[in-house]
Amino acid sequence: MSLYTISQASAEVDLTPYTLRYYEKEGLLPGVKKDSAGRRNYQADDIQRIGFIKCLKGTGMSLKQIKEYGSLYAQGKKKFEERNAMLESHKAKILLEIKTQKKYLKMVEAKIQMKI
Amino acid sequence: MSLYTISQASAEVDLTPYTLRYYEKEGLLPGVKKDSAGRRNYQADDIQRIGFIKCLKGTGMSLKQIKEYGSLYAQGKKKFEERNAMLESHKAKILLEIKTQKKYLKMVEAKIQMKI
DNA sequence: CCTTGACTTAGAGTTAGCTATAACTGTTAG
DNA sequence: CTAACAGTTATAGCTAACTCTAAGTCAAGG
Repeated sequence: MSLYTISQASAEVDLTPYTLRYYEKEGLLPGVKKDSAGRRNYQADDIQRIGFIKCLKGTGMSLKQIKEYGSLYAQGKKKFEERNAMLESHKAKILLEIKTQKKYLKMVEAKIQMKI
Repeated sequence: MSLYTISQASAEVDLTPYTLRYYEKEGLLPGVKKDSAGRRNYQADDIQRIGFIKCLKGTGMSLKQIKEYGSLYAQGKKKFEERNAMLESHKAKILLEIKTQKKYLKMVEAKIQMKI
């Protein structure tokens, strides 16, 4: 039942234990279980959640917004619309970002090509 | 000859005057001309340089590294190899980043598709 | 001449996101 | 039994990249 200690979770998701505790303190990981000695026990769905947090963060969403998304998620079906709108607008942002990165890639390639 | 005041340059490159002065102070913009009253006059090539700085920064290069690149650039042909290596490795980084963004995009799309 | 406004400088303050420290506690190997 | 170890909390410190403030300068319009 107790799947991961903090150091195992840390290794699994490639974030330091500091960061995991920090995320929890910031409200991004509500409901992480603790054992009788007060030590964190990460479950499979915590790991999954962290994976999605990394996805959102890696695409430029702030921790504050991720927390907001999480709280909408916690409120279930009644907040589905709002939550989905958030994801849709984030998706648009990612698409734009990819486009920008491609433009910048071309600029760097051009600079390399110059050979000066 | 005096092409842009700081506020005109600011509008042109979409960075605040604060940021332009900060970049200069940090050594990213050496040789910006000043008029008799000590006010900055940005030339066309300063604007171009800022454009490339934005490109490097927008693809995740730190100001410190950008400054380093700039100083290699200033040393001309003898540092060409080093400078180009920097750009090549940065290019690889951008390619990887685009790949990651695409992966994350898929994750977000999948989450949207779930409709839960 | 006087005010206005855009500029100057040095340096302080802010924000995000960690990262580390100190002091402590419970588990385990010898 | 005890020493080492892996965890805990609260809180302080750090870095990057701005962002702003204060006090002052200068050129131009009325």
